[in-house]
Amino acid sequence: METSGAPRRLRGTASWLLGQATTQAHRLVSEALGAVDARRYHYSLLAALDEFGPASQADLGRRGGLDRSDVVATVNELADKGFVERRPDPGDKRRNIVSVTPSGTAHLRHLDRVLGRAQEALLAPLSAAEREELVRVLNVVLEHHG
Amino acid sequence: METSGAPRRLRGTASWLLGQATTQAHRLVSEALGAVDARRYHYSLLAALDEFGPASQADLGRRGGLDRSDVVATVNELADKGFVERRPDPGDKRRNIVSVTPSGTAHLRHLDRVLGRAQEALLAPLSAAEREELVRVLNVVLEHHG
DNA sequence: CTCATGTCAGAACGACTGAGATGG
DNA sequence: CCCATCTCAGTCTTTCTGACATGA
Repeated sequence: METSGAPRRLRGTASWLLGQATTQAHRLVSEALGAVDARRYHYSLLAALDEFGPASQADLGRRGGLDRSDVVATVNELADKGFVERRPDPGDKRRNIVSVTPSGTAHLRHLDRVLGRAQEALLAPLSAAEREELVRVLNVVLEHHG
Repeated sequence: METSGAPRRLRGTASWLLGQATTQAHRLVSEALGAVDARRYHYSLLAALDEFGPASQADLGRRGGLDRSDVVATVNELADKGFVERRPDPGDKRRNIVSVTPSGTAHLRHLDRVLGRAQEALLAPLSAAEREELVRVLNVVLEHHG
């Protein structure tokens, strides 16, 4: 990936830097999650379920930033593993209500640790203050475009 | 893309934030570049040529972080538009030497402005100090993984 | 009639792989 | 012989579109 010798124009361009950093991040995270047979979308959905409780698939997609057609596939995978349950909403027959199982909650906590190590690897050269600032600034940007 | 209501776990995870920010960045940049019939790879290669002078395709790829097979396609496109020239290296017959044309240099300057506006839109809510810090910190991360 | 939802098939895209031909 | 380069073809992954059926 040899970024050290990149042109000054690129090394000064936020969008390019974000893209490169994301490539590294995705590599690290996907490898870490792959080692426990999980993927990034799994974590997004489990995190949303854990924080907000049972929800329709459309709501899950909106909360986790997934397309609703990708929610279908991801819920399929999580349900196959017994981490979530999908059942019809009695009050709205279009909807499925997805809820996390105890096994799913345990899995989420495991993924927390796995992902935590990946973040550590990604941000290794940064101080705690720099990491917090990075997270804060990115949230500001996302809220502005949200 | 509704990021504002995302789970805390995601909003505190650098890799997720980087991915979301990159999605926004790529959307803004690709739209801006698309309006002048350019792509991100075009800018990477032109920037490398402008800064380091004529180079082999393999070198260009290393400098811009492109795969060698993507360099082939990108140089094809730039050559079709008259922004770069490709000719055999007299000293090493395996290589092509790619050089930027005057028209290519002018195009690069144009892309500088187009891309500058996209960065401005992307980072709109950040102060100048925050933008510089973001760029600095991302460079630190990339150099660590480079 | 309209909109939302869940589902599926497939497109679009970016990143990458493998192999072959040429040559250092 | 081994390695680097250029090129092409094609894979793999992620993300997104479009369409359809159902129902609010």
